[in-house]
Amino acid sequence: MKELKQRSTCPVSTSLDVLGDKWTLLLIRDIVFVGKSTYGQFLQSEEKIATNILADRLAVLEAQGLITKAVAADKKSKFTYRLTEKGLDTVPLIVELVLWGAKHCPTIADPSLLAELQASKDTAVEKYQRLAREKALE
Amino acid sequence: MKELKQRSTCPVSTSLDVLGDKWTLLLIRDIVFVGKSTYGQFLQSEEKIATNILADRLAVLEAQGLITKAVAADKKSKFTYRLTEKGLDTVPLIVELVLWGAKHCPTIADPSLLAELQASKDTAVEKYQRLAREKALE
DNA sequence: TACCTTTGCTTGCGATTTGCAAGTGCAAAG
DNA sequence: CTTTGCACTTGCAAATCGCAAGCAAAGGTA
Repeated sequence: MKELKQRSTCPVSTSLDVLGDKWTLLLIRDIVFVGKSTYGQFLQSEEKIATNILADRLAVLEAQGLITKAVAADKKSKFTYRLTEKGLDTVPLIVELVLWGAKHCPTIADPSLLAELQASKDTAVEKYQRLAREKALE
Repeated sequence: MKELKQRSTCPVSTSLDVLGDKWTLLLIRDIVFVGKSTYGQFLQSEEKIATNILADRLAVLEAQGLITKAVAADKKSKFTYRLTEKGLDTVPLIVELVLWGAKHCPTIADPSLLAELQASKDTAVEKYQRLAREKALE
C-alpha cells in the first residue's frame, strides 16, 4: 500500500500531497478527456511518461482510491483503469487547468472543448463525469 | 530568468509545467487566503517549506509572471510579493483543491469558508481576487 | 509443441531535485 | 558601531526522476 505523508491538515495542502506533481492529473486527463484506460495507452501520450513513474502513479492513485484496476473485458492479460467517484471529483480541477493554460500560456486547445467549458463549466464537468461513468460500465 | 520546459502543447500539461508541484499553489494560497506577502511570512506556514525551495519557487513565479516583487512600503529592506492578474486567475484552481480535499481527505477546513465556497464558487472566487487586488494597492 | 508478440510492469543507474542546516550580505535600529 | 531582522545562498546527504534494458505471463501462430 502506497501511503503518502500529510504535511498539514489544510485541504489545499492535503490535495497537493495526492495530486501535486507533473503526472498524476495528466493520467486523469487521459482517462476523462481522451478515453484511455490501459497502461499501454497512457505510455503513448505526447508527454512521454517513463514506465516506472507510470507504474508508481497508478499504484498511488489506486491506493488513494481515485482509480480502480480490473482485468480487461477483452483480454485477461490486460488491465483496465477506471476512475472512482473520488477520482471523478477531480474533473473540475482539470477543467480549471485547461482554462488557465489556454488563457495564459502558449498552448493548443480544442476550440470546441474550450467553448464548451467557457459557456458553462458545471454543465461540461457533469457531462464528462457522466461519460467516464458510462465507460466504466462497459 | 527561470525558464521551464514545456512537455507538450496541451493546456493541462502546460499548466502543470508551471503549477504542478507540492509548493507553488501553497504559496498562492498563502497570498490569497492568508494575506501573506513576504519571504518570512511564507516560511512560517504549517507545511515548513525549505528556504532554498521557497527562493526558487518565488523566482519561478516571478519569471512566469504570476507574482511581482517590490520593496515593502514600511521597510526598504523588505520585499512584498503580490499576485498579478495571471496569478489571480489561479484562484479557481485553489478553490477546487479546497473543495476536493475537504470532501475526500481527512482535513480541517474553516467551516465558514467552506460554506461560502459551496454556496457559490464564482462569487467567492471574485471576492478573494478582489481582496487580493485591493491589498496590492496599499 | 515450440516460438513469437503483446502487455504490464521491475531493475539499474546516472542525473536532477529536495530538504535540512549553516552561513552570508545588507539595511535599519539602538 | 554593534546588534538585529530579513532575504537569501551554499553545502551536502537523501530522495526522486528519467532513460534503457530486462522480465514474466497470457495469448496468438505454425
